Amino acid sequence: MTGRSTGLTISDVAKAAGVARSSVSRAFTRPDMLSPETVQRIMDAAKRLGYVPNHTARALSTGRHGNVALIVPDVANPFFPPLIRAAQREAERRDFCVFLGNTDEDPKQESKLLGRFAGQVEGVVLVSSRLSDAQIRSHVSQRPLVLINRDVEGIPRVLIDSGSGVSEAVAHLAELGHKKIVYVSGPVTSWSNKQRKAAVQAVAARLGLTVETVAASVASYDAGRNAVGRILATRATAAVAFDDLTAQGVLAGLADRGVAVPADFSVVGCDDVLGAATYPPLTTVSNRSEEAGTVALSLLMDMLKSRVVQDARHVLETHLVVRNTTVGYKAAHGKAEPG
Amino acid sequence: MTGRSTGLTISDVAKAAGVARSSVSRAFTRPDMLSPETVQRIMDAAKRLGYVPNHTARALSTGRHGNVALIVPDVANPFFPPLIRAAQREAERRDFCVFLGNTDEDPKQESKLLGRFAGQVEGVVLVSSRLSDAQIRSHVSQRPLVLINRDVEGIPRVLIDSGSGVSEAVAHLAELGHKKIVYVSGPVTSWSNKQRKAAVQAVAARLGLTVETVAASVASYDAGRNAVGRILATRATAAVAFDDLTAQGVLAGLADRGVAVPADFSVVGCDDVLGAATYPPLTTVSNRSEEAGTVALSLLMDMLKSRVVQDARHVLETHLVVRNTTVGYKAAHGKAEPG
DNA sequence: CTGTTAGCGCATTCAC
DNA sequence: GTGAATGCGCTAACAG
Repeated sequence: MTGRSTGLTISDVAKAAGVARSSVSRAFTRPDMLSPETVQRIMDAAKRLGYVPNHTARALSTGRHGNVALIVPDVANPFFPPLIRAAQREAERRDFCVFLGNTDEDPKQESKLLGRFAGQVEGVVLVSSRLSDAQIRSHVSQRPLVLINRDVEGIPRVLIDSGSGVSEAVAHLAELGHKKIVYVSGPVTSWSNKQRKAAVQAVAARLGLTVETVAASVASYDAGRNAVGRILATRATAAVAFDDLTAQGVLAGLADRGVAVPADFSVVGCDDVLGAATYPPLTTVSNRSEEAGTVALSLLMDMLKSRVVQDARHVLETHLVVRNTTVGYKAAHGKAEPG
Repeated sequence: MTGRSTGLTISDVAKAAGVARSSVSRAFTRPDMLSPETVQRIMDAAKRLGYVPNHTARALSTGRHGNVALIVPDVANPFFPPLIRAAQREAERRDFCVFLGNTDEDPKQESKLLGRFAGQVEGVVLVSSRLSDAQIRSHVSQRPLVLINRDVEGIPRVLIDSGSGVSEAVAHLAELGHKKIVYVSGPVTSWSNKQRKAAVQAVAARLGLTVETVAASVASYDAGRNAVGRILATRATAAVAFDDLTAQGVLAGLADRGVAVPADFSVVGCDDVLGAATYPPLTTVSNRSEEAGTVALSLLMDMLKSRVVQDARHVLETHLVVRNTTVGYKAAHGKAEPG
């Protein structure tokens, strides 16, 4: 015995429209198999009664539920909402629903969600996964999976190459006369963090800059603010932060200590989620999160349709967005500031 | 014909364990109805075969799928993510999954989503719904529903009373010597907007302030920025904005025109989503969005459990958070600034 | 084109 | 305690 409340079913519509139940079903799934008038009559009746197909029943019968899961580390991190919305839209466009999962940056929670969603979704998009490669691989064997900002061979992935933008940032800093900079790192399990750190170090080495790393561990305003003491202790004159939130915290910490930005110290963020809203407006690296969401979802949809896993690796380049936390830097030594 | 892949069913287990299908079902749902040995034998067989209950089938049969829907106007609006996360956590805690819907502030989209979720969720939480009371009521007849920031009699709702905080804001402005202020309004279909506007007008009237309304129509940085021309045209000396985003835009527009804040003009936002990150740090009204999310979800869960719709009306008070966009105002006329 | 008939996998009455 | 039968709402052959 079931517990449905209003349960308006296909039968109600069939009766109201004076047709067989199967015709109602067809009207909703394969209208082309019916005469236009019949479809019309059925749809009218359906609308009049307020009938709407039951997805669960349909799923049981077809094995396809039209749901996908989108799992992110932290909904409240401004980097993700645009991505989520874009993914949502793309899903919507193809008439899919999305389950949203929030892992709070916790791998255990991520696994738990993956399990919890199993059997209810046809595929999943994992954003900035904190799982190990092996764990991710084991899930792939279960159902179609697309990764965002995680580079695992053989698994379709879309990568926002913040490395390109970060490289530009370091070059920009060198240009301004900085000799020693610090990279304020984010979550250690984050692929993006590894990528950014590597880019900073590579370019710094090439340009003859010294770089030290200061850990903020989590990506947040507070973490950035708390890192300022350690940043200043390095005697560096500029910081590239893991992301804008962290950079904003750094800005605040610097202000607390009376360090002028950009006159005495330069700061660059990453992801451009704050727009020009910080003070001073933050020099940062552009993000492509919306596109990442859209692309990841289409990739997933294509997989669901074609039933074939291709080793797609979609890379989205980023660039430096120069605002006001870098350009006014007055180099104490070395070449004069340009401009 | 179905399309299940691994499709191990209850029958397979039954055969392997030498029992009836119903016993297998019971072993998983009501073990107490079976003898311990039988349960053991069934569980062993199940594990050996790798059987795992089919969520969809179970849902169809019981009408309970352990899913709820959370529908918001705009995931990317910083007001919502904390609420979403809180709701998510509360759901998780009770072993429920959440479908996230984004309406883009569009009532039609909202209706569509509501339909799209039909049969997949046991209940829904509608945040800042843009639907008419009648439409909302019609959905209530379908399935358990809880409203956030929407006051419809008879429907369980949790209301963030920004009115209380906004009232404090206006009083604060009066105290500073302002004589004429403007309310920069948000979406007309927004309950919160109506509430805030009413609060501004009521308190202003009581305190003898003149208030004009300038429409920003959508809640965004750009809308706020674009409204500045009209705001200044009113000759008012302070603005209370629908929300922080709008206020931030106003701040930017003011800066563009060289109007000093708070010296020449005071600004107060609403919802406190930007923290102290604006420049100057924004005076605003606190939000209780996380609690709203948590409370709404527990309310919904309780309804699902008890099967009874109570006319709950949970109100969360807010307060003024004074930062730096108001206090330095130098009243040209009237009493001197306090402090 | 449309109606009839079976299931999809499981929970749940009823008998035993 | 356990098995046999029925149905959740819908889709998909199979006829006509």
